[in-house]
Amino acid sequence: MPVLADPSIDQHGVRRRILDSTAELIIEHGVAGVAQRQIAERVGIRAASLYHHFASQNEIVEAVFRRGIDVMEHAWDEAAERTRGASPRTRLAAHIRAHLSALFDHGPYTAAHVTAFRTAPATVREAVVPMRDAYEARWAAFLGELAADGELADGTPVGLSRLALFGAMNTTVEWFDADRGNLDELADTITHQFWNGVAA
Amino acid sequence: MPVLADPSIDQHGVRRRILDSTAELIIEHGVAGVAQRQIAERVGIRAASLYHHFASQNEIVEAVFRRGIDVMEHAWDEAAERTRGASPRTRLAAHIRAHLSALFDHGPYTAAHVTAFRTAPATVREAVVPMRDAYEARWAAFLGELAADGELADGTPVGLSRLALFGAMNTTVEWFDADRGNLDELADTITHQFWNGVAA
DNA sequence: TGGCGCCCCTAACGAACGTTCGGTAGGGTC
DNA sequence: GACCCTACCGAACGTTCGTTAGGGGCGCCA
Repeated sequence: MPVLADPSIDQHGVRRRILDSTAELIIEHGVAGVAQRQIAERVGIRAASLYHHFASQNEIVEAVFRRGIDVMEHAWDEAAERTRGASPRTRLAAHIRAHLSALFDHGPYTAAHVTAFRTAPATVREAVVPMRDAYEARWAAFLGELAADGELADGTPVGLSRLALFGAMNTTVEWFDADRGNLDELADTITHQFWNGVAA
Repeated sequence: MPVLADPSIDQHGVRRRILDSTAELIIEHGVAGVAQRQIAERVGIRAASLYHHFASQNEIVEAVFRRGIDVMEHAWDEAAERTRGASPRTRLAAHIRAHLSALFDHGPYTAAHVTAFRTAPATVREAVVPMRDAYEARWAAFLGELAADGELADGTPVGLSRLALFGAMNTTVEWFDADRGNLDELADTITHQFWNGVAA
């Protein structure tokens, strides 16, 4: 098994560049549309050489998803720590901004995950789903806490509301251009819309 | 070119069943994950026979997307007619319900379109994009009209709000189970959240 | 009854796929 | 100088891909 035991041993950054290229290709063409020879070409090696770093193509895809979730969780933690003790609305805004940061500021991994996870092979999905659930559980706990504290309107279906918010945030990758748009503004808009709605 | 000149000439429904199966497979595996032999197997014919009904695989995919957009537009028209003269909030609710109806009540076409369009081959995307834009323009005009009438809060970024609403609606296909959940409730929740927000 | 068009078939094509294999250049260790 | 390990290579494997060529059965109309 020619897999590196410790991922940190990657002196030339090839393993990392394989993951980068794969994540970009997943965003463009979906999981099934990614070919090893394409990945290898972007990295500057041959397809056979991928097997020095990973045991199979599915393992590369799985590593991309794992990293994508990892990025989201780190962004969550950083936002939670930064806004500890702040108002509910401030904390919510920070977590929305953090999620968008994961999508646009920290590489293509999170975007690859949220856009392509659903169509990935079953084996890959099953291996990743516990990590996914853990991240969603943080959101569920946070919003549940807000509801318990009376910060949400009576009768708000917290589960559905959370999924609608996820939908609004995750589909930004389909149209938002991080190079031209303002990510702070985007986060503020989504936060305000989720919190107050659009009605006059 | 063994393509039927008139799509309505499809007495045995094979053409329609090809589109059905393709749309389902697109939802499951993405555009690049669909193989002609899988489509044919679901229909009960051989892969080569697909070429009696379509000139190429891309043409099948394009037809699926076109039908998906067609379904959305018909749902829009029906909702518009039914709520002509009603209150803004009632009309909005009807259009949201209609969009969800297109996603869940009228075959897999719209769901296939909204989940897979982005990763389709460029030639397919370019052929379909005018239809897409026309549908989005209806929403943009409707929401712009609401803003002009003072129904939306001052400073509401109509374009961004529309895209966030699209995201919330379209990602329901990833988690909502039409057989178990209540589509009316879902539509009400999304409408209320878009209009009023979740805050107490 | 003969022919014709619709609908589907079998067979096969070249290309691309993921993967495996044996090998080698270069650097570090004893 | 012998040995090993890392990182990569070219070549090839068997399979699956989209697509094409050619043919046959069946219903309809002359």
